[in-house]
Amino acid sequence: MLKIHNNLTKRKEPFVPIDPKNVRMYVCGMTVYDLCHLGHARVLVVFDVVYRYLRRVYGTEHVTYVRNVTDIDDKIIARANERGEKIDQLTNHFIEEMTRDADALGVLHPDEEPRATRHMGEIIDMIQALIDKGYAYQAGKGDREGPLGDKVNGPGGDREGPLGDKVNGPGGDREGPLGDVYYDVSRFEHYGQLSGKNTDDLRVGARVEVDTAKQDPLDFVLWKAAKPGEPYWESPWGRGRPGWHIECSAMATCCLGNHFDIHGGGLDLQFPHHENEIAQSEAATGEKFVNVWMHNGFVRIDEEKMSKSLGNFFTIREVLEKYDPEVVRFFILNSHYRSPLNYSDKHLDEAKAALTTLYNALRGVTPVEGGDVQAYAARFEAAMDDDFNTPEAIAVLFELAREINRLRGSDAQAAGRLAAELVRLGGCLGLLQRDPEDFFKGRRPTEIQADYASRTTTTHNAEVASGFSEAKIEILIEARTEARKNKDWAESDRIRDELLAQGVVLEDGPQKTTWRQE
RNA sequence: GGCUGAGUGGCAGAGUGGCUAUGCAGCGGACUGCAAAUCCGUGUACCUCGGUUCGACUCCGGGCUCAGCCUCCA
Repeated sequence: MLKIHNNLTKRKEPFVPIDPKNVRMYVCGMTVYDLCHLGHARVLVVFDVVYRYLRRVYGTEHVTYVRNVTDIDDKIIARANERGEKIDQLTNHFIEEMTRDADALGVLHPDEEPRATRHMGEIIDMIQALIDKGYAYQAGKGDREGPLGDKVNGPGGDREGPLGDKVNGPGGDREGPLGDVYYDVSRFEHYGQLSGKNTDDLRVGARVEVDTAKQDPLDFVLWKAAKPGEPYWESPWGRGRPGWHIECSAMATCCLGNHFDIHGGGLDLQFPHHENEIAQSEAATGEKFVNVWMHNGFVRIDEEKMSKSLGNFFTIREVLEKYDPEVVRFFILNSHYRSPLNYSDKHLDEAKAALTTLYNALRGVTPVEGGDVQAYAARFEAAMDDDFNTPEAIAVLFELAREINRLRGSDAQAAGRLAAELVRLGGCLGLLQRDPEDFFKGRRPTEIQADYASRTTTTHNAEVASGFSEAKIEILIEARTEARKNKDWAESDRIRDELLAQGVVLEDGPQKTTWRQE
């Protein structure tokens, strides 16, 4: 029985899907104005594993995973201006880069990847519903109950056009917060449940914002009026764009229904983003929004949160120049998803050594299907059932590996059966799916390797250039084998050292010598 | 200040009211021309002070330390 830690109740609870034939999960994805960093990698990988495991439990066809893309917001506008690009030129570019990183990390594609700009209709409808039900008000209209219907006929207009074309359009006449629409937090009774805050405490600590028409510092913006030169969509409240929180409410309910099973994201989204999503969605639909809230912990550097604002982040791209993507994936999954994850080269090196051990067990063993290997699977599943305890699941993988190594000399069949199981269980985590030789020889999945090679920095290319080609390595190994036959140990060791200097480690097996890239 | 979460062996990282996590590193042995890989053996870890208990690293309370949220952030 799968149990999940539900952040709404702060407890581990049995997971009971609303509809086992269609388990539904929404995860807050990226705001696409820059390359993804390791924090994004963690969300990507963690929820990929959740997705994989749900598919395993409920069947591949019975899980719907939605991960959105935020493709309009202040930072995107700012970045596009900096780069002199149109908004969708910028966002399309970084969506491509994000997909490339996700693919490299072995992340399955979600069933849907909705983009905010493609869901303006739903967003506007939801804001209207909130206004109609008295949960939202328009700035500048003192009477929050006031009829806003005078402009409701607007949204049909021409909002579907590519926004980039409109940046310099005639939108400039609207200024300031007059067209802003805010959510009235005081109207939502359960505000603060998810983040464990109460509105009184929040008000005490609230910062006073200047230049805002909020009636309460806790209120947040649903619709932001466009300033001159900003991109906009037509709405009943004038030209503008959606606030950040409303897009997720709209896309989630649009793709998965008003009430669905799991909502995930980084811990930093718990407040205010997810709290606001609940307030919006439940007020608008009158139904419970989400049963289970899951948040993954932060990636840290030197015991400090990795974040854009602190500037202490590594992009996925940078890390993949030094480490195999599967090593990065292993590193992420080797600690529990709710724990902090400290990044350092040393830890990545250890992850590499550990993954090497696993692939070593697979090397030279032919997987054989069948056999009694239930004990390992049972323990693996028990670990995963316990709130996706991947470190414990990985421990089972190592025990399997040791057993394979014990048996490989005496009972190849039995070893093969265990190897098949190791590969199968590894697959639940998106690990160990490559030919071991490819892993040892530093071959990345072809497409990605070619792609990275063409994009990586000169230092990286220089390193690669200094290494020996596989053909040259094979030739040297042959020469060494010849020397060993003649018991010319000096020559044999010289060749081994020469290869070692290039990061190639030799292993003399009973039949032949194999090698791996260090 | 308010609210979370965390403190485990050299390092990383699970877990449990009494019984081996696991990995990396180290040490001893086997194997090897020597290595590497692998196997076998090996480490009386659980922040601190009280309490509950036959028994607590594990439950409760105080303290100390760290991280996070309360502002954009995965």
